[in-house]
Order: sequence, then structure tokens, then C-alpha cells
Amino acid sequence: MGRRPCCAKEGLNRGIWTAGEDKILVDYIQAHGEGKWRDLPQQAGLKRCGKSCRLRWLNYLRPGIKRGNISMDEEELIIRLHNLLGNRWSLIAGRLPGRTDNEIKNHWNTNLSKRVQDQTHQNPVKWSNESEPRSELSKEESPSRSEPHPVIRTKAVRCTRVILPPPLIDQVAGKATSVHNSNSETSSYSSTRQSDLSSDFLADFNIDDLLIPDEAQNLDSCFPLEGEKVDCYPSDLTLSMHDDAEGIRSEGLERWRDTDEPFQPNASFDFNSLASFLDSDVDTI
DNA sequence: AACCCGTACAACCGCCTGCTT
DNA sequence: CAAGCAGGCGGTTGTACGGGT
Repeated sequence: MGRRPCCAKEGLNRGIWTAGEDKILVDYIQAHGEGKWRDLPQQAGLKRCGKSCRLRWLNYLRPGIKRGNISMDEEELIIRLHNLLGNRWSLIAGRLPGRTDNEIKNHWNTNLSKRVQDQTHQNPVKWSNESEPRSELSKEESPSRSEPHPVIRTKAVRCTRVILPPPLIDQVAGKATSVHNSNSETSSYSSTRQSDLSSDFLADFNIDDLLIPDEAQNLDSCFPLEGEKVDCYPSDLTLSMHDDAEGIRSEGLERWRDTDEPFQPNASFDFNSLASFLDSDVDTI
């Protein structure tokens, strides 16, 4: 079927937004709320594509956006989340309050990807800000750090397939089928497995479905989506896939358990503890 | 001062999914 | 059920800027 463009391209402004355009957009959204992006430019009197308006709002004008100065803790978190999730920038951004997927993506492409690449070639970690001492965790060579990072390159497709080594198949399939027991697609697991037990396993499932019941719920606990206030404790991270949960029983996590404070990463978030959690997760995955 | 080059990042593009009609 | 629409996502591009020569 045909698809009309989101806007007529003729006569529209392109490129960098001016302060005036920003103001018009902000004023309009404050008055009318988000949404209806296609009609927004016309109604707001902006000579911009609706998509462009949406992007501008979400990435720069929206309240609560943090600009620049990505801390090393955040960088480390991005690296680990990228290890875990691949190029799913929106998911990664959702775990970094105030950061946008575009910013994280740019930062990754310009800084972190090279750094990670360097790490795979030569073990010593080279951080952008050498003057600042690294955290204890990064001084200790974490297990995953010395290993190559399997960067998943995708092209604007949902992550619905994951290659798993045979030992994980049973664990994962159990989860996937329990989540998706109504979805006949997941049954491809069993048939595939029966027909090919010797090689890596390509399973059809939504990674979120796999994550949500246990791991992703933990992920959500550790890296709440923006704006969320999570009332649980990371020490509850009894990972079903990990018999050894020592990695997550850090002092900081114990402290969280002992207090009744809701877990709020913005306040005094122990990135190191989470990083170790992610390490264990990454090793498994 | 002029030029070149590498980097950073804002913005665009095409494709996808989910929802509505 | 198919068409159409809205919004979201990740990849890529364009350009401003700073440092080096």
C-alpha cells in the first residue's frame, strides 16, 4: 500500500532549529499537549515536518532533558547496557533518566564504540577523562571487560531473534514458553531444537518477553524507566539464571535492603553495583 | 591567516509496529 | 482482513567547530 509522506517537503525549513521555532513548539505543546505530530506544524504555524517537531521536542525541548556532560558512571552503564541490549538505544535511554536515545547513540558512535574496540584489542582501559580516577569496579578487571563485546548491529528492526548457545536453550525456552504459551510462534523453539541440537540456537521470541518476567524486571528495578519510581530493592535480584548471586550482594545493595527508601537511581545510585550485576548478566547472555 | 582534518552532534530518512477504520 | 495512519526506532548524513600545520 502507498504511504503518504509525513509532510509535504516543499517550503519547509530544514536543519538547525532557531530559538523562535523552539519557542513556538514549546508554547504549542504546553498549550495542547503532545501528539498529532502531523498536524502540529500547521496548527502551530511552524514550517517544519511533524517528525522533525517530534524529534526536536523529545530530544531537546522536553522538560527534564539532560544535555551533555555524560558522566563516566553513565558511560559505563551505557557500555554495559549496550552489551546486554545491543543497539536498542531507546531501551538504553530509558534506563538513563534525562538522556535521550539520540544523545546516547551519538555518544556511543563517537566515543564509546571506539573505546570498547580499543579494549578488545588492548586490555588497558582508555577513558576519555584520564584525569579523573576510575571507580573501584573499573579498576578491578571485570570478567566481561577483557572479552570482546559482541555488538549487535541492527537496521531499524525489532530484536525478535537471539542466538543462544545450547546450554541456555532450556532455561530460555522455559521462560519464553511460559510467557508466550499462547503464542504458537514460540513453538518454533522446540521443533528447531529437535532438528538441530548441535549448533547455536536461533529462537523466535521477543527479548522483552524473556526479560520482563525475571531479568528485565530486575533490569527495570536497577534501571527504572525515566520518571519511574521503583519501590523495590535490587537485593531482590534473585536471578533465576544465576545460582551464584554474589555479584549482586554488594554492600550498597545490602544498604538498600536495610532501609525503606524507595530505590531512586537519580539520587545516590550505586552504578558500580549495577555494573557488577550487568557483568554477571552479560556473562550469562 | 588560511587551509585541512577529525570530531561531535543535531537532524533527517526509511522502515517498522500497533492501532484504527 | 486490508488499507491507512500515527508514532517510534535505529542508521546515516550534514555541518559546525576546534586543533594542528
